[in-house]
Amino acid sequence: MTTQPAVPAADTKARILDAAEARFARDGFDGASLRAITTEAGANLAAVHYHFGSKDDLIQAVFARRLAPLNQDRLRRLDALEAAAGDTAPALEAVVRAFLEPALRMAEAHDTRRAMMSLLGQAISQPDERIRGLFIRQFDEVGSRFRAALSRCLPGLPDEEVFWRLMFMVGAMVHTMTLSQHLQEFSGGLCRSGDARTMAAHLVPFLIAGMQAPAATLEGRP
Amino acid sequence: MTTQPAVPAADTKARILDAAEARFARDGFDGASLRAITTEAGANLAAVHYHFGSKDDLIQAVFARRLAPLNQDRLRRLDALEAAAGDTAPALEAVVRAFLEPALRMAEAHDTRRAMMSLLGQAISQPDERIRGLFIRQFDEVGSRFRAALSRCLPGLPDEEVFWRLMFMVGAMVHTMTLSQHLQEFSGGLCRSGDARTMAAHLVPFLIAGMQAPAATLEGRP
DNA sequence: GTCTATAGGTGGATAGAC
DNA sequence: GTCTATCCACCTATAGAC
Repeated sequence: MTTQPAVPAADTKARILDAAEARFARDGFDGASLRAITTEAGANLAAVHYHFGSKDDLIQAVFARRLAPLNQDRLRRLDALEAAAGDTAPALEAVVRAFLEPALRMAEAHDTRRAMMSLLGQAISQPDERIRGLFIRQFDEVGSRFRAALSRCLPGLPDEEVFWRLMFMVGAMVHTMTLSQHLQEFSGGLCRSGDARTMAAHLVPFLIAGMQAPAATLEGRP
Repeated sequence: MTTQPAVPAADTKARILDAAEARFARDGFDGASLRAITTEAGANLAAVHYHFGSKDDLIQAVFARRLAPLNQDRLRRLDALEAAAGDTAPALEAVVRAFLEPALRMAEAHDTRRAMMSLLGQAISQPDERIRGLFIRQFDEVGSRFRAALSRCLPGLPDEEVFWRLMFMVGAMVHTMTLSQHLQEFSGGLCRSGDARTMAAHLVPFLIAGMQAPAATLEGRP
């Protein structure tokens, strides 16, 4: 046989993705240099441009690898709920859990997927049009499907109100996951655990109650 | 009289702060260069180091200028509520509004303060220890004061649960304010207005109901 | 206080040998 | 596919004249 590299060439792309995910999470999109990423991946600097084209394209690839399965998982769960419910609306709690749990479970994974949670927080608040745009596209189908499902669970609530509450849910979830690694620091020792089970246990009752609140009156003072 | 610069020298510091705030919001902390900031401010590149010391110190100054009055406003409102309530607990809605409205009002200001909302979202999810640390320090007193007030409004709710819900509130608020400039884009035209009055009208009922939800049972499946 | 000029360093990207 | 070597743009920070 001819000489084979100790690490298969086909894995270089994946190793770069892994290292990029970890580095982006630790140092930010700008703070993580391609040199640091390729060094950590045991790859060459030029390999990034060969496999991905540019740093921007690498960022997109890092997100796409995780977000696509995550959102497919959400949609699969929602499909199952709606199939089981038939003509009636599925339970509100089940819909909320179908949305939350795939993300929360990713947040507690042992491997580099944990880093994705930090990345999501950064990406959503990114002023950069390209990064934010990618996120919006990835979220598009999930957003509209869950908006429709929540509307069925909450008859009488205007569509606009459902949208606001879906946004509140995303905000509470993302913020919690982003800070999950610093929970002790923030709570002054009050909270120790930031695993998916604990986060879901606290998030779900809060969100269910908030979703079922009476619709906003537009008289609210600013 | 001697020749005076058309723009008073004493204002250079303030003009740099204004320009930095706007640029950071638009391009991010790394993406906004001191050159771009000083050019926009009509100041010299070296002026940043003369007045602030470094780019990091400039970032801190930008935050401190806005966060200190914001949090003082929150605390002043909470003081008034507790003074009026005497021995009884103030109304939950009033406490929630005392927390939200100062921030929401800042988000709708016409001038550069609007940019601060985008900055908050970036700062919270920043992996950078220095920026996150500044935010935690600025939030420390407000966090503990409102945690205590919410505990009085929600007797029987464990302290840990109150902390989680305060975090959910912050998340929903920050996420909503961060996206307020892109609401149409996200909602597919469903929501047009992102002013403080509208955000408060939708946020408050949701948060009040969520806060009053029964405490989490730790049986929640992950 | 404000300016010019420049030091000193790092970044992404690419050409071309292997 | 992988590597070395290099280009070049850009950054922060500072020294020193005014």
